[in-house]
Amino acid sequence: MLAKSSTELVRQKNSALVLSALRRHGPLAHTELSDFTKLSSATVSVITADLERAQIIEKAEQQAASGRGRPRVLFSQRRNCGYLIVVVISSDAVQYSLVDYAGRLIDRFSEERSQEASGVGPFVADLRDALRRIAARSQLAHDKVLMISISSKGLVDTSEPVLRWSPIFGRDEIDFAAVLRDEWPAKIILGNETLLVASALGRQEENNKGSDFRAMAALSLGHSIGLGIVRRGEEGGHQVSAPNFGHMMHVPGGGLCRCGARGCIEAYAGFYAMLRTAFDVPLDTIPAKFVPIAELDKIAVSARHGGRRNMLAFRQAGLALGNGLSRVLSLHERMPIVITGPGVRYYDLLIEGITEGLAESHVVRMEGMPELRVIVDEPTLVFEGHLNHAFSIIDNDIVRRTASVVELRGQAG
Amino acid sequence: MLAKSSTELVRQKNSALVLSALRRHGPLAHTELSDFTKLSSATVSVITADLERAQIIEKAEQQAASGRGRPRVLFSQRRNCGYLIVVVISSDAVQYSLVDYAGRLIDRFSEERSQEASGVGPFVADLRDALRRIAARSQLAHDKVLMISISSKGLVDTSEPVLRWSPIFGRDEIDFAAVLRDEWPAKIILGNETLLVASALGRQEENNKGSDFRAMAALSLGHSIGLGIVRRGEEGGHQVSAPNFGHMMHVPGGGLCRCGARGCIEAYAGFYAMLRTAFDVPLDTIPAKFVPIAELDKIAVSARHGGRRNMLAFRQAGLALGNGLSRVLSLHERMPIVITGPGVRYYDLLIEGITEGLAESHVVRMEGMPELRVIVDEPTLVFEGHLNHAFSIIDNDIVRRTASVVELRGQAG
DNA sequence: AGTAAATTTCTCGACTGTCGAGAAAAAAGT
DNA sequence: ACTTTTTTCTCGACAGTCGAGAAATTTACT
Repeated sequence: MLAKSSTELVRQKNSALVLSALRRHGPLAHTELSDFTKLSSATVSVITADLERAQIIEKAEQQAASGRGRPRVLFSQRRNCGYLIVVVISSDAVQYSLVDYAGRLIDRFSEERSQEASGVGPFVADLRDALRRIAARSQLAHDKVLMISISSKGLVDTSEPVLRWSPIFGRDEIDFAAVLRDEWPAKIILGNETLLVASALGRQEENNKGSDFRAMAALSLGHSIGLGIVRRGEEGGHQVSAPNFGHMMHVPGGGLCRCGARGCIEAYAGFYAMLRTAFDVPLDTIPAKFVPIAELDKIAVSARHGGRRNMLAFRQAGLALGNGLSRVLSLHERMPIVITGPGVRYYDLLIEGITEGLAESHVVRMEGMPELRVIVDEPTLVFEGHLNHAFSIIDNDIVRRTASVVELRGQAG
Repeated sequence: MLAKSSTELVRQKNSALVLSALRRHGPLAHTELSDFTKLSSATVSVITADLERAQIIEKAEQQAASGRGRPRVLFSQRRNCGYLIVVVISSDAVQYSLVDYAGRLIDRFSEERSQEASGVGPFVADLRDALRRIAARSQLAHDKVLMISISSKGLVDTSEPVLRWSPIFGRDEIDFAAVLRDEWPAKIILGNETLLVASALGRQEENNKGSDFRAMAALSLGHSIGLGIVRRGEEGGHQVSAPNFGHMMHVPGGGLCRCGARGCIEAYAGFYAMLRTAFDVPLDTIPAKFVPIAELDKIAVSARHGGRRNMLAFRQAGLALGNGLSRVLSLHERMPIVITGPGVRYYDLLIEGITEGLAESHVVRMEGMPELRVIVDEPTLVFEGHLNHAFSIIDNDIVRRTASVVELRGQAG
């Protein structure tokens, strides 16, 4: 209860509502907009006229009339209203995508990262170079890029686009805003990768279940462990967060983790950790920087054929995940859990431990086992999450500026 | 982004803003209202006139003018606009308080609960009886009671006033709405006790730090362990939640807890648990229902004089709390932690374990030790939290109804 | 071809809300 | 009695939403 309300704010919110309907359902006619937003037809008229004048949306070309009556004219985002660059940083590569304001992919390329850590300096140089390149390839002026949305695994600051800790660069922080400010007027945002997965899942679930949707967690298994949580917010929106799950304490004083602490969940359930258990290496051995997935596949094959030690590796990983999840559920509420990431290929070996680790806890005894789902294709979710997250911010920013834009245009004309 | 906005909503929000300013700062004049809410003087005039007409606020009696100029007239809540009954359920007693709409305590009494658990049936009968009594003593018609705000330790449903699990009644649920509906038209709300502590602390902190305030946790130590978290919400308001911290898993398959599960934090840090460790009773012994605090005091004295086994009891409790807190911080952000409840009398013995349990984790290594504060007087915080929480809901409800009330009055007059 | 029916979009007037500026009110000083 | 000072109230302008009905535009039917 801190901010006062005003009629201008009402317009802002309702304009945002119109834009978000367009995002969710694609091109819509006046009538449909009115239906989806529950705004009166008259209001929709005014808002669409404003947005059209501000060059944010446009009427689509007339299309074959489908029935009796005046034909509908569809509104959609003006594609060249602005652009979004999506940067997905993973352990072995960085993927760059250029997307127009309507959400269409225009260009994409990936750059491999050299395995031997080259440090922050060269990485940033590569990043700047690649960004310049993706704009140049589509002959785009830098000021037409509204936002650069970056994701990485690791620990991300909640308010600034600063990477606090990552499996790749460790404690060497990267302040992306500082690094890109000189060349890009765009807004820079940085999100934890699994946060974006959760965001994408939240939208999917909302589409399916409607207002029944309450909350959901995404667990990403791989070299490191990520968790994203999405919940319905006070005002109908989605609140999404990425707790530092991988480095939540599993066992006090337990196995040494890549982060330098001991007993993190990742130190039991990350790929390197499972390998460590499988080979019976002492738990305080400094973990390998990178583990070829083929190595783990071998262990999995053996485990599936009854190899004791190898089964144990997956079981212990599952237990760490299950216990951790039970703690998450204790601190929030019971919610469906979606498991994704490269590690899902071992789901058959992990599930027993996960279930057992969950079962012991008070929450699960009280409220029952949470629903567990598996989704294999993580990269698609990450990209969807980027679009989701980025455009909802972009649209809100745009709407906040529209009033003044219209004013200026009015004076000019 | 689901709900549309409208001019009526604007008025609602701004009316709520006025009422909340009155709550925070006590009686205020027109000018002060305008200052605090940032609303224009004209708008304040309209809103206060509406609220006055609806019998929600009133002008205070003229008071001695303090200086030159037209004297201020203070607005304040109409005391008899409605009443709130606060019910604080603790392990040994139930306290009933009657509060008027201005937040003034009118009547209060406590009823001891018999130690041998008498079950839900008799408890509910006593509750109904006491509620009838507190209204009768002030000759209050039941329909003048706007809300009955109940608190208990234990697990509370997030949407309905249903006690899911409590240290007192175990899994025997109580649906307070169902139980009181026939006699009381009032809204019934139920909150976890430590949630209300957090709510009170949040308000205090907001008053001190203003917009610097981000989040805060309240940890209540006693027979059971409670945790409340308060965070600044999207729209400036406070979001408060009570995770099931006491029964979060501390050690898989660990000591038997009152709740029936194993290894809960409470099974190490609750009073009965510390006693169990001190007397070296096996960890799977069914815990005592109730532990006289004098017993623990003896152990504390011995521990302070170097009694090994007794020191261990407090140390283990501290470790459980510290580890648990580190997990909470992993899942949220770093925030100050206020420790309260009867258990703070052993703070000197617990702090070492707490610190150690916190220190091991990734979060604390990364972001540093969270600020720890001790507040001894928990009951005051609980009551403050009740008022806070209840009146913010009441005010919002009232404001939602005011429009129609004014309309009806307009027709009648 | 002409007209009716159907459907969508646009427009007008009524209503509600906020705001700035200045009028009105009410006390203290001169 | 008049001025100064401070607070409260009031008026007209402006922004926003809404319902109802007019206008537009196509298909169907005679």
